Amino acid sequence: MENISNFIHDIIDRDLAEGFARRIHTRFPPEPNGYLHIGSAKAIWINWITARKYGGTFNLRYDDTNPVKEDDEYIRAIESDLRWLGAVPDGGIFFGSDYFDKCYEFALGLIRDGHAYVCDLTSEQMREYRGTLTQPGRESPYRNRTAEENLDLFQRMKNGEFEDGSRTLRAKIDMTSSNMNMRDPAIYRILRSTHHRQGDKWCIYPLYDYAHPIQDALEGITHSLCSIEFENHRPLYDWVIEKIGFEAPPRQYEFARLNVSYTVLSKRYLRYLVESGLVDGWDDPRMPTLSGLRRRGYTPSSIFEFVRMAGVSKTYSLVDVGMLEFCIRDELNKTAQRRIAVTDPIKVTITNYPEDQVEQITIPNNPEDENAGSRDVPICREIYIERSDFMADPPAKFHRLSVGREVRLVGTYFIKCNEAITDQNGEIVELMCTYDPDTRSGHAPDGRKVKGTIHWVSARHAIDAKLRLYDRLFTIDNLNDMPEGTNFDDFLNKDSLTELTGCKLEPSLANASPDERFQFVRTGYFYLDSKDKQSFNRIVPLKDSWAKISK
RNA sequence: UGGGAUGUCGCCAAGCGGUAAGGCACCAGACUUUGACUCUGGCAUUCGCAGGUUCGAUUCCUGCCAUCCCAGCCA
Repeated sequence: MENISNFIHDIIDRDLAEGFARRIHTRFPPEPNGYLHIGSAKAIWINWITARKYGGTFNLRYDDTNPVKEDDEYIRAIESDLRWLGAVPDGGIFFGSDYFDKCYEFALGLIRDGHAYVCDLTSEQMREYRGTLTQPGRESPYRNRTAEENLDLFQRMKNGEFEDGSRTLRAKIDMTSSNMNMRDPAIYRILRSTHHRQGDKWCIYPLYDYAHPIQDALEGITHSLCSIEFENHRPLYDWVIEKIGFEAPPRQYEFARLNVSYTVLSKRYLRYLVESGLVDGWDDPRMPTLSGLRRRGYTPSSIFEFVRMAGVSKTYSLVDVGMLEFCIRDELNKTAQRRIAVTDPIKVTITNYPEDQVEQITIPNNPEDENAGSRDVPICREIYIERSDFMADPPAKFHRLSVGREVRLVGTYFIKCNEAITDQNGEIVELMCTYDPDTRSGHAPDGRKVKGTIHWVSARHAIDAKLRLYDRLFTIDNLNDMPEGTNFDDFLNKDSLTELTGCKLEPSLANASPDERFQFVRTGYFYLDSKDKQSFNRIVPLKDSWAKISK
């Protein structure tokens, strides 16, 4: 976790050496217009770990300068997700909108200094005047108003004397710049919309390019680490900082955003999934949101580990979901207690096992960790095993149960199958087996070996439960590859959720508390859903090398 | 088409003039009371392409090519 990327080290070490910064102060500035997702986790991690690693400070700041998109629901969700991740904003929690007064004052200063002017062009006209990628823009006819006139007009904008969209305050930079962002960008607009925090106090709102550097500077941010699409905005960021004249200017650095295969991370699509009812909500376990991953059973540490492992660079990248899955398996293998669950039960009668006998088998909770202790699991004459652990016509490398074959029940006895009972359709309904009473320890005194070990649960003691299996929601590797004219829905996997009912679980699971994670032996890692206490969500399956062999 | 950025193994990613780290995935084998885990071995004579400089270039230069970002009064 502490081993952060060279990309970050290079930047910070150089800035420290140069004397640009003596302390490190970073921030995570989400716009409260949606829930945080695994891509956000990268931005959080980078800013948080940088501050932490260098003994600096980390802020959370809601970038709430656009009242029409933002909502308090998202603020609460973001805060709870951040708390869950454990990225503590030790520098404080701020709102960009709390700086509106300052932004306004600074704008007045910019106008006085001749760096900004009120423009009466409509948005369509402004677009025409802006030029194109290859052609320079033309100067607005309002560009050379006097400071006095601009001051008067801007104050009247603020006072609500003009219609929405009728005027803007623009930075006076260079209409011929090859960087479109520098062609006199609008920095204030007129917009009558109730702000979630400021109410109706304002009818003019600062735009991102103007507000963000001010927010950073005011908070004493030294390193404004953001994603790469803002690279083109850096000259403007620096322009604002310079023209306002902050003493300790922050520096912006960009890194590539995180993309994960088979995963949609665009808020637009995520919102669509929620609003169309295709998923249960932002925290549906199929969602790549932090709350979805949390409900699925992912741990904060596995998410941060994934982000760290994926690395930080400026290269466009599409990280394989397999890496995320590796991270959670790797962690849970060490920490999750083992339990037995039979997902597709078939009954086995152990014909030589005394009818009224019940034994308690002591099974370690985690063979990887002896401190995890053990538990007693009952066994009796009738048990359930996994239907797929028996084959009437076993192929060459299959070494589980079949008529005439012997296997071990995990934790205890060897059993041998003598007969498979079928119904009139030829379906196998029950297996008749015998056990070897001398193999209770899991080993045979005569030294004979079995090739397979299968999981089981006592039929008289088992509890019923529902298992939810999640598959990838999207069938397309990369949404960016969605062919022109095709529909997002076409790539939606309608069968991404499978609910298995009638699963038989070992009795100790009756006492499982919500939020506990288990490894169901030979099956996968599961998480007891706190929203539906009868269901276990499968976080991720165990690796299945048999699948490879048999195919 | 102007500007900016990026191109190293199937996927991430180190390297920054001295002869290609690591992880995921994959393959082979060992081990195994989870066909999991663990362990061992394998996996880029080559760094987008083409030239050039140099004793020597993934690293420097030149020219191409590809991909991404920018023409919101969104962030």
